[in-house]
Amino acid sequence: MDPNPIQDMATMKDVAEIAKVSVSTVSRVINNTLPVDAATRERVEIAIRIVDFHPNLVARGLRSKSGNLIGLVVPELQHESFTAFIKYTEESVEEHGFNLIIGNTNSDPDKEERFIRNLIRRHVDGVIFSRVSDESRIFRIIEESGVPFVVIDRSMEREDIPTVVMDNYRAGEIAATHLLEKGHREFACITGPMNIAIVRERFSGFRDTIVSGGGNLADENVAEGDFKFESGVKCAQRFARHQPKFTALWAQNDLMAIGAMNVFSNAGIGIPQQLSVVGLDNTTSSRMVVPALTTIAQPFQAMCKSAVEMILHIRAKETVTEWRVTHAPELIVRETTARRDSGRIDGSGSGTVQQL
Amino acid sequence: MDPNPIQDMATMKDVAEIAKVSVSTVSRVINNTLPVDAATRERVEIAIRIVDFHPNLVARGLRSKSGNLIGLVVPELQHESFTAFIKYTEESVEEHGFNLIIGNTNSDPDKEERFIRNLIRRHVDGVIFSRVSDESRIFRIIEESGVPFVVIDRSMEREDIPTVVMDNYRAGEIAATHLLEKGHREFACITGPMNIAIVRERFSGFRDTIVSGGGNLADENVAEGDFKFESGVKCAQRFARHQPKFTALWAQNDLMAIGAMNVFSNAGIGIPQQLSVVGLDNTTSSRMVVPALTTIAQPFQAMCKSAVEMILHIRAKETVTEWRVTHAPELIVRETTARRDSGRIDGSGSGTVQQL
DNA sequence: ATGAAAGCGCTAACAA
DNA sequence: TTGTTAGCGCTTTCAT
Repeated sequence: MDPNPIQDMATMKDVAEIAKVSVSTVSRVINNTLPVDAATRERVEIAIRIVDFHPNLVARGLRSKSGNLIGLVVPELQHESFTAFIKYTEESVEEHGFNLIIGNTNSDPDKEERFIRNLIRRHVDGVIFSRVSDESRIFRIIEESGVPFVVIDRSMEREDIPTVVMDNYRAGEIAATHLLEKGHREFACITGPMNIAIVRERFSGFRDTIVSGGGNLADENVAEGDFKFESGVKCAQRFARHQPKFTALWAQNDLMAIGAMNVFSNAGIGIPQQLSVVGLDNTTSSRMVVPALTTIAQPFQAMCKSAVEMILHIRAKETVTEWRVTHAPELIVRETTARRDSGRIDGSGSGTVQQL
Repeated sequence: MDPNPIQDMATMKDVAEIAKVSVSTVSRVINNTLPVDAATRERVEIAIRIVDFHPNLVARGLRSKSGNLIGLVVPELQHESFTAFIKYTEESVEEHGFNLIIGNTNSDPDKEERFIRNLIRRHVDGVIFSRVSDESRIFRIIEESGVPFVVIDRSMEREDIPTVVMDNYRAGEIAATHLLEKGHREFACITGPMNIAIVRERFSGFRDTIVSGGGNLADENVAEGDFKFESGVKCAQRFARHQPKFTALWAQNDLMAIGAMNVFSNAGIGIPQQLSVVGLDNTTSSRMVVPALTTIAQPFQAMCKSAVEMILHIRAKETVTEWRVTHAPELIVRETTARRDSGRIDGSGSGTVQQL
């Protein structure tokens, strides 16, 4: 019947006419912003149902300067951790009645800036950064705009920037403690890029715990990777060339751990009989490799929840008591760690590294 | 100096005052909507730079009924394919100057509806579904709203719904052909849930090609999984109980393929010496398992690009010539497939299944 | 080629 | 308790 069945959803005006009230009254019942007579409210609510009214978020955003939107900036989407950020941030944002707008910057500074500017022009209520390449530029822009923001999964030098991170030092501690308890004394570590603060923190926790636990982490048993699978392979190959004496290895993420496992397995070194391996991240792959990887799960859900809540606090101008929220990681024991007595790598055994 | 360094970005009014023109002229130079005198345009552009003006997207959205936004609905965020959708959709959307707002519905019909309604209330320019649980409800809502939408990665019964999918039949064909060429004749298949159309298409392509290629796909060598790792394990265990005779297995995704690989490896069946395995998806894990999984890559990037372009076409009321766009998958040969002559599983060999 | 003015749908200050 | 009014910042007729 209708020649153009499309578009035009009901507006407050429609509701007001039906309910015989003014639009402001409608606004009041919707937002519970001022008391409304019970009978009037009733009429309005009926009218709302009649026309199937849903407030126009754009109009509201224009007026109230809040788009009920939160932005999430991720530098890439390869690593599962960033997917986890999306998942849990969206979850948390949704619970608060907001929507999530995401931008994958591919670590391109121009795309970073473009995206941030867009967010600001959209009246976002806050933005969560999981990493940006050009920090000073981005922070300047967003600070000028007055839009609340928090950094997730990075340690900032500036202490006045709200941050939520995993307790990275603790992660190192957990890995070391678990291995120490299994009787290991000679350790190795494949780290992430050492120019990243959280990588150094992870490493400190690992080394400090080993040392105070009577273990040993020789310099030549520490290799710096880049969090990618291939770098785990490379680092392990480097270790293997030197007839390694360690019986326990921690890689600072699962991808590198699995890369290393592959190298050692191919070289005939039994995992976990001769070498125990611990990862970090609890990725999908970590469950599926053989043997299944013992790893440390990052508290992504808690971190994202905190990040969203911080945004909302700052937005409400409530006093922020903590500018740096920390959540504890959790050990997931699977099959790649065993007691040291069950075997070891040393120059005399048959399990030493062959031509790699 | 400024007591409140916060907020208030420049508006068109500011620009207009500086350039000594009216706001309409400013609007015209920004949008190239009507001819503007060169000198005037120059003054306006300078003014824009002076105050660092960026148009307010909310205001524009209210007026022009287009928020320069595209919505993406995903049912979950565990499987890498959905991450791929986010990644490539965001990429494509960005290229067109739009932003992406994402909703993870966890297959909850209420959340689906809530999210869709929000999108509509935000004047999104289009929405892309990768799957919804309550299709008829969601489609009714969105069709009423007149917002353009396309379905990605699903075959719809209704032929008037714009859809972009991988050529799933072709994927089955590719798997079978590759295996046939390696000399295999006895096949097995672990499928996804058979109530999904694309799963049946994949299966048809696989079976048809095998049959016409002189191979054999016995009923007892077909098992229905649910795309999860564990179901790959279970299906493989079921096969293993019957002293399987096949030498080639296709699992309809990598997770199930890897689950199956683990079972057969543990049972002492050499991959690929005795059993060739092909997956589908080209996940991160597929590169990292040992041996590295031969698989089929879905054309996610092309699919997302098409989806966004279809949205834009529909929005521009340009005639949609194709309501169903299809992209071809691609074989990625790695280490889990070998010539059949190199070994086989049969009742007489030593590689048969032991107590599983 | 340019300006004045109306209005998108909503919120909020001000009256009544 | 309710209505009137004035915008939010932009696009877009309609004049000029």
